[in-house]
Amino acid sequence: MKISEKKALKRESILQTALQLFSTQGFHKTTIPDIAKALKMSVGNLYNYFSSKDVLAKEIIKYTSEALGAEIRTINNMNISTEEKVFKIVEVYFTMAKEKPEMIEYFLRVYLSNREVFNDGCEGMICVSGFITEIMIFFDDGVESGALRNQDFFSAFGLFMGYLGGMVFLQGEEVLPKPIEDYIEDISRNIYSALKA
Amino acid sequence: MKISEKKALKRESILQTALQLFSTQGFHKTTIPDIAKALKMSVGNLYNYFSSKDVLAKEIIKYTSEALGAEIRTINNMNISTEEKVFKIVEVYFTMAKEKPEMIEYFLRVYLSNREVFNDGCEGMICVSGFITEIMIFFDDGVESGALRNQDFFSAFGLFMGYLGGMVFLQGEEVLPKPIEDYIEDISRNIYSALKA
Amino acid sequence: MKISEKKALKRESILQTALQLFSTQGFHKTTIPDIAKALKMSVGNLYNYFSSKDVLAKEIIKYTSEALGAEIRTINNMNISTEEKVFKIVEVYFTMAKEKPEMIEYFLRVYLSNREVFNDGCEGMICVSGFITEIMIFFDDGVESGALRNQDFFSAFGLFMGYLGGMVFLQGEEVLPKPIEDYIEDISRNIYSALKA
Amino acid sequence: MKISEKKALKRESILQTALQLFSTQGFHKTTIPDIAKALKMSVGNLYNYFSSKDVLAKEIIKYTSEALGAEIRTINNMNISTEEKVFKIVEVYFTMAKEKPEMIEYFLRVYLSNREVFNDGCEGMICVSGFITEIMIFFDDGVESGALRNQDFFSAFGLFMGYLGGMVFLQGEEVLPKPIEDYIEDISRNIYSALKA
DNA sequence: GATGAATGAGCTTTCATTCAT
DNA sequence: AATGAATGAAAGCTCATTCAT
Repeated sequence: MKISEKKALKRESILQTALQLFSTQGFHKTTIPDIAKALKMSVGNLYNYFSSKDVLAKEIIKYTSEALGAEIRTINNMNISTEEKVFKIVEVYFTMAKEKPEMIEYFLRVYLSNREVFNDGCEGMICVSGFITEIMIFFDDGVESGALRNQDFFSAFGLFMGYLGGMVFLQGEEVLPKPIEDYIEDISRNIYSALKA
Repeated sequence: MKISEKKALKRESILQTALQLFSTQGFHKTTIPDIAKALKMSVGNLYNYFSSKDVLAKEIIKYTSEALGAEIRTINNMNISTEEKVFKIVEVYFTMAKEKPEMIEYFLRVYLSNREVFNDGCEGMICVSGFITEIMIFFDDGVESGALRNQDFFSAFGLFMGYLGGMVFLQGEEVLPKPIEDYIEDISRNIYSALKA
Repeated sequence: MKISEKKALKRESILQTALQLFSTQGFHKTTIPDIAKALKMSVGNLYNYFSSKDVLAKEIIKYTSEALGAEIRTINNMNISTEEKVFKIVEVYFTMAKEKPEMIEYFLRVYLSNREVFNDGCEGMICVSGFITEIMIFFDDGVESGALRNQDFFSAFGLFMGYLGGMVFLQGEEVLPKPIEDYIEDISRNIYSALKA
Repeated sequence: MKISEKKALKRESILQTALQLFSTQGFHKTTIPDIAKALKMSVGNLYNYFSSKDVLAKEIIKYTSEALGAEIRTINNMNISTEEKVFKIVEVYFTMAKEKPEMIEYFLRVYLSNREVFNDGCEGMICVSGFITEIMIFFDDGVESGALRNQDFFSAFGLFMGYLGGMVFLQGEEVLPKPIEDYIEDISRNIYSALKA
């Protein structure tokens, strides 16, 4: 393995560990020494990979947004109806919330609420464009195929992002009476009803 | 004016100033000296009113939840159709987001994402029950009247809270192409379509 | 009752309450508001009686020293042997340690260890002269009667003060296997053996 | 020199400097910045060695107790009479009080009177067991050899600890008419008289 | 005399970041 | 590349004391 490959691997392991810690403990409650200790590396060396805590946070949101976007892209490329796509998107989102909650928690608990961190370098949601782009493709395809009513994209995007994020938040607060995957049916139906032509 | 009244007034002015600062700068970036300075009072005296920064944050969420709940309550008591109520709720929410954005921003940027602060004392969303209760009443009334489809309450609540919150977030990120009040029509329609029987 | 009498009574109640609190919680851990609250009076008014926390601490040590001295004086005036006097002094000391521990604890936990507080105004143990004087009388009488060996007074005083104080400290640490009053016999015997001619 | 050795040395220099300052100024009047400044190190770095001011205080009492215990141990191991051992213990104690007064002052002014600090982690005098153990060995040996009267150990321990501590306190108050070492003869005689069979 | 809100300096502790090794 | 000791500014919070009422 080449040195640059080793470095890339380590870089990714830092991203994942930091993602984990930021999601569970919050951005400000997670210290750089915390992350270094979890990785069994030194703080000094961690700074060889990311030049500051803020930079690390921004790289994580890009990484996470790409990963989520990739999941939606797979669905967009399927040869199924728009209604089925809605179902699949909700399904993939809630499955992820269940099995790898750190990504979605990062959106909710880190990205959403530390504007001062992401302001410089992530203006206009550029750091989450990986995710937005795929929702946009889904929506445009749906409109073009006649399945979805044409409306301002952000009306639709806010519905997806807000509704799904909200449900994951409620899950995190442990107020949902049922496991989150039991809501897939209801919620994809609600979303489709809201958007259909 | 009695002393206890003056104290109550001062207490409320602290709540409002802290709400303002927490919303705009974030909870961790706002310091107690910041709040004291904005109020032109001493740090020590602030602690005569709220025994810790965390306690202050919890009192603010209760205060805010009550205020939002009161707005919805007014709508719930109106003699109008469920569809009109949805419209009014969205309208009141977005109007507030425009004119007093700090309350809704507080939900998004402080309450949503500092679980470690609200965990102790606000378990199970008890501190926002003022708001939840009214949404619950709206939903139950709608179902009873036959206008809304009966489903798990949290499927409906997540839609309201997430969708509206999400839109306010997008507004805060300055990505919305139109002023937020121009979305009232679309979004209330989407919500009603999602929930109607 | 005259006003000045009422003031004197209140003054004494402050002394006693502060003595209690300083003894149990320590000087620095006891705040002026703590004392005021225990007395159900205002902090401002407390300052009408004692001009500072340090002054209060010094008045307490004088008060306590007088009270302890008075107990020894009674014994000094008894028509009994020096050996019996030793026994009675130990007895009175340990009884007090059991029933009103705050006075002796004050010596140990406040006076002994806050030199910076007592330095100014209590130099040369002047604030505990009420107690020292009586021990000195006991010792001089004992020497004069031929019962005690003549030696430097402080060799004898250190024995009384240190030994008895040490035992009360051990009681406070809960390391004594027996109740403190069960040590009266042994310890008065030890002291008398040490001092007798 | 290895890094771990350097760290151990620095750790010890912190212990000694803090011991010095706590003894002379008192625990509560000595601040962490005071200690750091005396050591010409930063406050933050001090916390790399001791996790809190209280922990530091507890480590000092253990350290001091070991040092004092070691002195007594040497005497216990000597092939001399019990009476001579008493003399030597008093001598060593007063010499230390003269030349390194901070250790004994720490017992008197810090350990004795800040129960709230030592309560958690030093229960039952466990942090001073280094010293107590040696006094216990001295006493048991003395009883076994027939030189000392058998009595409750704490009656004897209180005599040593209280009497010697008391004399050092009087020295600190500058009330002793003679230098403390001039009391060695008298006081060792008093102690031996008190304890002998 | 009595109240208690108000002050603000000062405390302990934290943590992003640097840099000699 | 890797280490982790070191820095120091800044945080949350406390409390003796004052003073307008």
